[in-house]
Amino acid sequence: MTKQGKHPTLREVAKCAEVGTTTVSRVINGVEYVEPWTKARVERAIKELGYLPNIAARVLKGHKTRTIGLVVPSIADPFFSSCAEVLQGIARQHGFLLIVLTTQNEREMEREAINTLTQHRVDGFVIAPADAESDELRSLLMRVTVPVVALDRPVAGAVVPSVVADNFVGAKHATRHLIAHGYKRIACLTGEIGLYTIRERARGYQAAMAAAGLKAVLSTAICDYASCDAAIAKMLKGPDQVQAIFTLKNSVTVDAFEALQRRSVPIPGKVALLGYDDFQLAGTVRPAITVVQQPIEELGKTAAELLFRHLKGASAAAMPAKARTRQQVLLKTSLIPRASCGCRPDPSSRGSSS
Amino acid sequence: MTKQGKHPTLREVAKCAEVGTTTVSRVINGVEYVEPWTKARVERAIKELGYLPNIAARVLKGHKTRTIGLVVPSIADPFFSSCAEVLQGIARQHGFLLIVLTTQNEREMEREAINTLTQHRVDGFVIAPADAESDELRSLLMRVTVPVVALDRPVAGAVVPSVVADNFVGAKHATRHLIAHGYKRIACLTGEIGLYTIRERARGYQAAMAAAGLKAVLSTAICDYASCDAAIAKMLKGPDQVQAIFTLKNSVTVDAFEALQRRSVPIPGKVALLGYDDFQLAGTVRPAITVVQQPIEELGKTAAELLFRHLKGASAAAMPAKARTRQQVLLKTSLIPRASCGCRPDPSSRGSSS
DNA sequence: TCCCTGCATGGTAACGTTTCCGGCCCACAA
DNA sequence: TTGTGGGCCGGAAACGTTACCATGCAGGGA
Repeated sequence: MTKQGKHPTLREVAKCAEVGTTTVSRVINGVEYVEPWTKARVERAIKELGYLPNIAARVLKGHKTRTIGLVVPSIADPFFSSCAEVLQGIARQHGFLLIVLTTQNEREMEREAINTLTQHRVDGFVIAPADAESDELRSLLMRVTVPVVALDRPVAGAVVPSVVADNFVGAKHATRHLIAHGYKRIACLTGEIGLYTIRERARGYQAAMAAAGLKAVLSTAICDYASCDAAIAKMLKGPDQVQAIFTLKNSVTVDAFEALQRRSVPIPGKVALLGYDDFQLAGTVRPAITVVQQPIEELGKTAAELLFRHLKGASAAAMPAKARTRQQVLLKTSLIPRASCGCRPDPSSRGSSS
Repeated sequence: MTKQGKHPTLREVAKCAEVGTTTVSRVINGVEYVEPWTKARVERAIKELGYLPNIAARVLKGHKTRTIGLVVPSIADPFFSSCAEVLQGIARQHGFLLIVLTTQNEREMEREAINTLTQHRVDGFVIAPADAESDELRSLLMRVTVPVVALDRPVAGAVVPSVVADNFVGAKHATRHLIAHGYKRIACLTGEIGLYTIRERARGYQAAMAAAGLKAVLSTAICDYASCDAAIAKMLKGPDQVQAIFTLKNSVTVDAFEALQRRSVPIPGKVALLGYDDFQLAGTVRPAITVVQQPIEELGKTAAELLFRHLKGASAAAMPAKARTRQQVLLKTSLIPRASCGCRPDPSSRGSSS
């Protein structure tokens, strides 16, 4: 119960147990060749002084931090916070610490995050790039000497392995689903079109429409409820009144749903709705909203496993950018048919992703 | 563009710039007394070698990590991930790194998390304790030598300052609101009754009921949809059929809403519903759900500010547990009246908390 | 002329750990 | 008796940075 402001050091433990520092180190790290009674003495001293090793010193000496990083746009976003939770768990069971950094999808913050991780000498990290096409990011990543895995969005040029959901196919299938319901005039409300995921989904939508010989109607200027409502208002009037709406992002789906409800537009009677990405109440709301579900857990898990595989593989030799396997993992999405697209409500699928 | 597996060191920069290590250090840390041209040479060398300081060495030398910790039950929980985002932002603008650790509300993981933070010698941390009453936690916290702030849940004995929402009053007001609507038989569905926040809310409910001379009906065995549905089924039959339901937790609110809808019970016609904690679609769903809203942003912000104030105050002298101010910040919650409690739907309040 | 002050710079000792290396002791074989 | 080898242990040199001190130099006042 000795107490002061400073932390006891290994040397103090050694003195207290009347052994050398080497022996204490051996006990801490569970190395062989130390007598049971010596070990007991050391352990008693450790307990007595409340000793906890100083990670900084260990890192400085050993060049291994047992720490990985995660760089995401936002930690408040349920998608990324779920990924973070998964990563955290896997890191923990490998005895690793996870450092999460956010970028708000800004280049500068992303650069800063990578620098921070490098300064902390993390053993590797997972990143959801703000912009897949950024040359700066690519060159930044090229000069990183630890394993990196891209999550949710690949890096152009594939300088790093990536684990992403198949946004293109997911959106294509979803659009086809609407087409199969007999809708002809299907509009698509996007989110930030600058984002890789949104662009891919838009491409999938366009591909499906083109394949069916239908005209694609893309509305890209949706940023909040007002703009979403305005876009929908426009789509509702005139002879080419829209029959179905495909939203590419959670918040847009919610806004569209709200707007349609407020305008008392029957869903799916008058206009059908299908959203990309499942969310908490999508199945509870009336009508329940049909969505494309992303394999969030699997994304996180796969990214983590990939990273740790590289971490183990590269344990001896430092890993030059060239040698990194250019692996691209593409994960399947699934369509959860509920009521809003015109399918009969299926009472068994009240599922939210949680 | 020189490239190899290892990181360049400050000494190598010094050699490259043909100056002493001290000078390089001074340039990096922006200290006075260095000629502009010398500084330029050093900066060129830094850029050329791609030098980034080794944090571990800096920490080892200086005893300051510029790192704070956050210990929460789960990072996937929107409440805590929002807190984390706020903390992250404030830490960043102080030039601090944030390390987030999760406990799943388990004692053992909590202990481990605190140890991890201590080993990393964080300058302070914020914690949402798994169990407010735990003696072990209290003693663990007593021997921590850095500032600590409790978030969302206080620590019994007030060994650390805490920032919590007023769960008791929030629940009391909510219950009164239901009473004011004329409901007599008001049931309360709790979540994990072991949690401080839930207990406080339950107390608030009971207090309001008692004050109105009404009988409190507490159902504490709700853990999933099935149990929630069963509880509601029971409340719906018999002569003492319940008139209003007060749910103390997000997931329970959603389950209750779902159950009532499935059973085609008119809300609020037959049974009114009021939930604790706002959530994304609470205002969009029909009927829109009346909820008690917690000041999430403010909780995080206040905790962060408190922590940094103590961090600055304790910069010189290490802070013994005794000297920590026993500050208790209690933040007000607010009731968002929507349709499910019997209030007329207010079209202006479609608000979700985001 | 000499000393003192103030700026600019460099050498070097820590910080707390791990790890290489070498030493001790004892049993056993020659 | 002496060599030998293996189990146990400790001294001390790193790891990369900061900060204390020393040094050198220029200019100004006595």
